[in-house]
Amino acid sequence: MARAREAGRGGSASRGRKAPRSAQSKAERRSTILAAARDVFAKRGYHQATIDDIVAETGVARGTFYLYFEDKRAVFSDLMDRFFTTLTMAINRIDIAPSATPVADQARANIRAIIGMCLADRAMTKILLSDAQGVDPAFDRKLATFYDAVVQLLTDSLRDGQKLGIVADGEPRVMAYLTIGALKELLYQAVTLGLAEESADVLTQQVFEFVSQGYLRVHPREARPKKAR
Amino acid sequence: MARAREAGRGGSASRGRKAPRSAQSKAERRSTILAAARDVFAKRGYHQATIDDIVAETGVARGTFYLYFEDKRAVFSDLMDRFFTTLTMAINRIDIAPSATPVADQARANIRAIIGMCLADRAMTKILLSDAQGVDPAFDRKLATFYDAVVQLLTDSLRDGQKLGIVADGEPRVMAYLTIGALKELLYQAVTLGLAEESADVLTQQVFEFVSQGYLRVHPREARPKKAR
DNA sequence: ACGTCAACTGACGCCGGCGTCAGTGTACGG
DNA sequence: CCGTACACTGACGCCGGCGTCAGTTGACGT
Repeated sequence: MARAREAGRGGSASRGRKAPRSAQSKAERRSTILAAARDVFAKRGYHQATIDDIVAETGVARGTFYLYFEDKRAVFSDLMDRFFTTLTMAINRIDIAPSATPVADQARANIRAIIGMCLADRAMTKILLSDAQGVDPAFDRKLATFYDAVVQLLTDSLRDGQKLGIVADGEPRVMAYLTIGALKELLYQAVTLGLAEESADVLTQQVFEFVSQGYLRVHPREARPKKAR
Repeated sequence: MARAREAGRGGSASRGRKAPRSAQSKAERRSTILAAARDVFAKRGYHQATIDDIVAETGVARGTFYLYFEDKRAVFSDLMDRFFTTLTMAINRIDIAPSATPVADQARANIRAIIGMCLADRAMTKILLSDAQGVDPAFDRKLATFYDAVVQLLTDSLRDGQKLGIVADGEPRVMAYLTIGALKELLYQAVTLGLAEESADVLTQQVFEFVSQGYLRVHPREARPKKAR
């Protein structure tokens, strides 16, 4: 229904017209709404946010919103999809060919890229990390799919690393959860506390050191290679 | 209003009465509702859950719910408060006196205790880790206070550890975030995937190894004591 | 000058979920 | 056996927020 409507308009493109009353094109207006929605979600949280909040922030009437989106769910989904894509593209699968850049540098680069993206779009990061869960069952599934993909990628990399002897023994999936959880929390705090974008390198270093060596030095001269016990 | 009502009833205690129609005392019924609410929240998530879901699960009428709780917010808050208390009590401040149990063992015991509590009450763990954020502004503050306390405790411990030379250099607060984030994610996955309670020891060990040594072994024979760069 | 049409508007009606309260059932005291 | 008090009930009315649609605007073609 709303779908048919949208399709109908979409087909006409710009048949002869020039400036559509306001200074914004169709696509631009859509972006404006998206940006406003993003800010509202970041400020109030998904569930507290209303369509009225979004249109007020955008500066358009209620009805206009529905010319561009099905409902609140749809804007949210659109925003998240874009962010998922951005993040996914920021990650480079690690190349274990002997000729490639050292694995450590590749890993660090990935950490750095993720942190960079998240600090560059604080609002989206906050939304992803604090509102994405529990929007509705359908979206929960989509979110889970995204996380699963990330976890799987990291798990595979860790397994590769174990074969090469550059990753410690242990369940790779568990390590993946630990790593991603650590990163998520750090990013959430960084974004919430409004850390400057310049601190990306510092954070990257801290994360890298954490996954490399941990921090507890309880048995300073313990045998290194195998499990502690 | 509802407050005055509750106070009025609360004052009378059990003046002469014996068995109140059903097999449950006032306090028991309250617990029954709490348990039902917990299950509903765990299954549907806070925002999807309705009062009707809760009373249906409990097996009482809608009105009865309001004899025991102000509203959905209130049950949720009650549940979380109890869980906060449980978790807080599970943690023992680390004793750095030379005569005390080795720090490593104390740390491991704390990790173990937290994991144990969370695996023992999967529903509450899931709720804490996936629904507690974004309930409403007031509750968000309460949650933040709890997390801040945990973070602060760990941060202080890490700072102590640095003085003793058993914790690596670096920003202790960042380490605290990384650690708590890692643990949160692991617990969430463990609880969601329905891991058996027996795996608590295995998980504890993995977490402990992670914070002790990380897992990346990229420079197998690098100088150990100081920062990598 | 006028008709047309896409873009936009916002008042309106609807509905899910909430909180209430007049009524019911029953155990106990007299 | 009746009166009272209390736990409990669930139909009801209300409301915030949603999605719609009849109407307005103004650029453009003719």
